[in-house]
Amino acid sequence: MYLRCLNELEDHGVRTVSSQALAEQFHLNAAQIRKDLAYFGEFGVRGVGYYVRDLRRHLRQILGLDQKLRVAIMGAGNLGLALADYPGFRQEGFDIIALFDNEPNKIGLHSRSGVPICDIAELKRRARRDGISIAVLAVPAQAAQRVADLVVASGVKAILNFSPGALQVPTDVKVKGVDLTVSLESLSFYLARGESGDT
Amino acid sequence: MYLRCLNELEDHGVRTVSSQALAEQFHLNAAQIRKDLAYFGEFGVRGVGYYVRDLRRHLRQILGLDQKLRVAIMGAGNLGLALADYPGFRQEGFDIIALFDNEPNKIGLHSRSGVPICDIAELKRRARRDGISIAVLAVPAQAAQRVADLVVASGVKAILNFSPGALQVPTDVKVKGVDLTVSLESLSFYLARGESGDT
DNA sequence: TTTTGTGAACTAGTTCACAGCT
DNA sequence: AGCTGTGAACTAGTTCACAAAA
Repeated sequence: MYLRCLNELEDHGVRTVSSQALAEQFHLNAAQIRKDLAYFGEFGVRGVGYYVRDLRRHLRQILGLDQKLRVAIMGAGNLGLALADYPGFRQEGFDIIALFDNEPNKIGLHSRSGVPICDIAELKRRARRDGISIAVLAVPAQAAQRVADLVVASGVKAILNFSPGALQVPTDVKVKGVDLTVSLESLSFYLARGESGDT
Repeated sequence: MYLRCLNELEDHGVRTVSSQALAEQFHLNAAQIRKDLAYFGEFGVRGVGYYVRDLRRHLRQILGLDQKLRVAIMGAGNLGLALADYPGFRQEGFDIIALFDNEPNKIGLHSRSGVPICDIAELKRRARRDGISIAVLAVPAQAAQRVADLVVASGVKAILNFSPGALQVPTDVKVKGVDLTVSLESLSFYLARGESGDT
């Protein structure tokens, strides 16, 4: 989140930013931000604040964004194709190398921006050859665990999962879930409360 | 999350579930789950656990899912169209009534599953007429704040925001952000640590 | 006997407040 | 003077452990 904010500040030509200013952006306490950043090193300058360019570089390195990560998207459906062309990923330095699907008449095609659709049977080979760091799961719910197993078997250690429900994976594989339904439901909850409450 | 799990249990014909069993599913402590559920009422039966069907009904009511909520998607790009046809939304009872865009040659078209693309100038009218509860923002980053302002002006009180960065909205409007880039970056962080660490 | 609901104990996270740099 | 970094104080969240219920 801080990185996102710093990107914007740098684009706007801002050279320096204080914890106070960041706190207002995020509706957080200034001490929180100083603790967060100080955890990784002393990036600030007393009396001045943080140099936007330097802090941005540090955060990118901490996040491992100093090297281009190769990403594969599983499932060339509506969502998979949309994610393959999502401009934000490339902008932040991620390299979407391929979509994988098992539907024969999709294989060989490309997304609008030119990401190739490959046979999921090719996954293991391509993972080894090209070095896939992250797999994005955009397949139907009922296929999710099966595809996750394939992804794990091909040696990928990080999964971004758009299917609902938890995946069963070994402990050395990290799964980050994005459950769109849960997101809408949390808004529904807010609205249901809101009729006669606060927060 | 619990609701998602209960849906699955009910589909599998499971009648009753204990906090212990749920805890294993979610890698949580059983007391945690009992506290969470007991906060809203005494749904469990001592010596038995929770009746899946009853608990599911209770949770749906707590989340406000006992009434169909109408959802509008702002931005008929790749992502917007994919979200409009996402099966999970309808499955949970959300009603995607329309996509809104400002590109003249898109207006009047429909998504694959038949959601109409309307002129964003129609938003206010349709919000009043049809009663839009939630707006999903799937527009380019630079347009996000502008579109959010339109959404707020049309009286919608809940926004699911797929653009990066924070939106400025009145305090009575709830924004839930889904930042795809941040999700990938958190996986990148895990991988960067993982080379020589744990967690 | 089994499993919930919950006060008490414990743990983690946040904010305060100020010494220490620039 | 201004702002960071951080121990101390405080607040929130989690887990334990057991009485009460089926």
